[in-house]
Amino acid sequence: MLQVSRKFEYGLHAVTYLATKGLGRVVTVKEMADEMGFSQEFLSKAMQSLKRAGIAASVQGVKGGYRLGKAPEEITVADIAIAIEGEPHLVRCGVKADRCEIFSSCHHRGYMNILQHKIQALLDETTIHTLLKEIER
Amino acid sequence: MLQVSRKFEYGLHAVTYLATKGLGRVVTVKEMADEMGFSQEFLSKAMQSLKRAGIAASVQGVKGGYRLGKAPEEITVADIAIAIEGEPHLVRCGVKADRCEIFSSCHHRGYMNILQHKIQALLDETTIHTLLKEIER
DNA sequence: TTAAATAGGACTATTTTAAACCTATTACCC
DNA sequence: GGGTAATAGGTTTAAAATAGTCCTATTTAA
Repeated sequence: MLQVSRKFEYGLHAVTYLATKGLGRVVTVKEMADEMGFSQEFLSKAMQSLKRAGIAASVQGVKGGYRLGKAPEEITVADIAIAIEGEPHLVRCGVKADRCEIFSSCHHRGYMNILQHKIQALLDETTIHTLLKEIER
Repeated sequence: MLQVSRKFEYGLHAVTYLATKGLGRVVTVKEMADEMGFSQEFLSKAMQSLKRAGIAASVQGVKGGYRLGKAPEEITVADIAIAIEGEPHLVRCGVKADRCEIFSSCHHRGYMNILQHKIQALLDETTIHTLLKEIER
């Protein structure tokens, strides 16, 4: 419970990599995967998700690769999480047709939703910029 | 990512059930499972976890069942989560021998740990008592 | 002594996550 | 133009986690 996925971890590492070692150039998935010891194919999926969300930008073809699509100040951890994992749902209730047996009488949905928004707010208050500053120290 | 398990949901429902409809008596798993439409066997596992944590108390034998093991003011959502899911680990790093390829040079562990503690604090600040008060409104 | 309950180990099924595979497309460079 | 190194993305497979079932033992009221 309450654990982030590896894909998210890969994505977060990739973003900080681009923000520190990818300045003024594009970086290949191969370079990042080698450097960080990740699966190249799998990291590639994460990069594609980040690209679709505008967090990364890509250049195709030989000499291609990725760079950040926004300034580190404008990318939050929440952005990365949503890009890779989709909108968060702490509980299943109410997602599409998924309502449990006691949906109508359920007492917790309200609380769980508030909780989810608070967690989301935590992820939202850290940008890559502030994350990197903390690391420097 | 970041979704609670059904076992936790079952457990939370069971605890609020005991706190509202289980006053001055013991409640069987069968009653709760029927009332809430859950699997009796599975809810039973959750109750056993809650019992081991002291959140619920049990009476064995015919006429047996469960009641709360503490006052609703003394049970937090975090207590229930830990009883059922064990200690939370937002990331896998450092749990037992599980260190990823870049453990020694990893930049995020510190941040993720802080994040985890903040989430934990959110779960810790809601007791069953306050949860029920919110529901009443 | 029977029956209704919890206790808990072992197993199975389902779902999710992680990873690999494969083909297409893009664009640099010779 | 052809070869090659890269992203793009769909499909499939493998592994792990979750959810649920099954079975047996123990407890205790009647």
